[in-house]
Amino acid sequence: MSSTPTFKRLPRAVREQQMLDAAVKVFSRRGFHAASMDEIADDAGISKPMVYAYLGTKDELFVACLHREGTRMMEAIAGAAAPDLPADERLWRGLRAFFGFVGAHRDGWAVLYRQARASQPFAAELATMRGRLVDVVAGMLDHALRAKGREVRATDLEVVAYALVGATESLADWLADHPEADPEKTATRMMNVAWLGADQLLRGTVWHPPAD
Amino acid sequence: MSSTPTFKRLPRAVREQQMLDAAVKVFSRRGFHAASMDEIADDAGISKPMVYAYLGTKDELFVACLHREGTRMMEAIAGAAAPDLPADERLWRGLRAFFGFVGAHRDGWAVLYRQARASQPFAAELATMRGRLVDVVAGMLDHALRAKGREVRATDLEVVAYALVGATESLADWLADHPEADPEKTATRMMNVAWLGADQLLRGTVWHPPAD
DNA sequence: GCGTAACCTTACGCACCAGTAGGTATGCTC
DNA sequence: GAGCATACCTACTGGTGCGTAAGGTTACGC
Repeated sequence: MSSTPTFKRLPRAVREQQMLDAAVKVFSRRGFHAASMDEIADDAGISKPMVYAYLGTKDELFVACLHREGTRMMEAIAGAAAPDLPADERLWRGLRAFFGFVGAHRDGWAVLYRQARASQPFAAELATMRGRLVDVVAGMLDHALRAKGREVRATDLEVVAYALVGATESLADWLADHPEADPEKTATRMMNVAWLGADQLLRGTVWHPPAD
Repeated sequence: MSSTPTFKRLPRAVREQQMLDAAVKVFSRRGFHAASMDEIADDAGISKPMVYAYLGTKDELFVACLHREGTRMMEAIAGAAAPDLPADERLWRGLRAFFGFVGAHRDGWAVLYRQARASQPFAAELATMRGRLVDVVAGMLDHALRAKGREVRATDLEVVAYALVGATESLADWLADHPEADPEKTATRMMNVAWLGADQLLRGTVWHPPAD
């Protein structure tokens, strides 16, 4: 008569992942504040105190989501863009991996870049990760430049890298909002913008504002 | 003895602007949900029921903020980038106006692009405005292309415009986080990335993915 | 100088939600 | 099969914040 045989007891590690899955889903749908711990627990098929027991408070839970999704993304990119490749090849592979990740983990993307950025305490966590990405891109550009015997001020380089990362994130948003779109094709388009622009910069071409 | 002589009664239009100023400030600092109507009312130097009487519920108030800041921004850009100028000049003036606006209205920027994007109901409102910006940029590129007798698929154009807008927004974030940075210089940097990239695209140069 | 309409206030009801107290069941070890 | 650790639950509290009811005060028309 005790008719709840389907719900088995599961080891902690498994339940934690289920909870994180649910949390990412709910956070991305509702936003951090509007998401309720009850809904997350419910969605994970578990009761609320379990969430608190395993993952801690709401803030800690969100940081845990941020961390998991961020790590996954960085690994996907780093695994694809080996440092010994030529710059354009590296950029291409990195972009392809990135858009592939976003296409496959739209919820995770939303949590990372739409939610985290909105509220102060988490923005820092995100800024660190984003900073690492910017550094990678800036390092790539710098490397290519030095190979040509040219030098560029570090700040300029950083800002250019920032712009490229921003453009990429923007297309990621576009991709997340267009389920029919192809990640590979999006990566190609981004490559056109980024590389053809970067190529010119690498050649030393500089645009300067017209005189008033 | 009634010692509140400094607080005068003010006409509705004035109070509404004060409330919107306070709301933009608080929303940008706390985020939409964490912002409380009490704090906004307090910051505006008025009591809460007045806010409800003039601007409606919290949601409606936020939309009103979004609307005002968005309109201001669009006007600043549209006023600077006259349609009869050559493409590079238009782009430059538009960018300069944009970064000038962000530099001068950091709170408004935060409300628009950090808060609004985070939660579903408002994202649509923002997407409309952003879409108008993308259309302007895409139209500019298209115009320049046709002048050279070339044509590009509308989707490609839109995606490129999207990337450029994204890169610009990203630098705007960077600017908002670096109070010491100069909007004009940031605009120049963006111009380098955008124009040199766009210029290559306009020449018909295309990057394509390497064979596996 | 008095009515009235707009401006403005204090004080509260009600709902929602983060976090917890305290208890039950299940499997594992010896 | 006793003992124990771990998985899991129901049911609550306390706090916070949206939205409002009901009443006070100032300016302005006449």
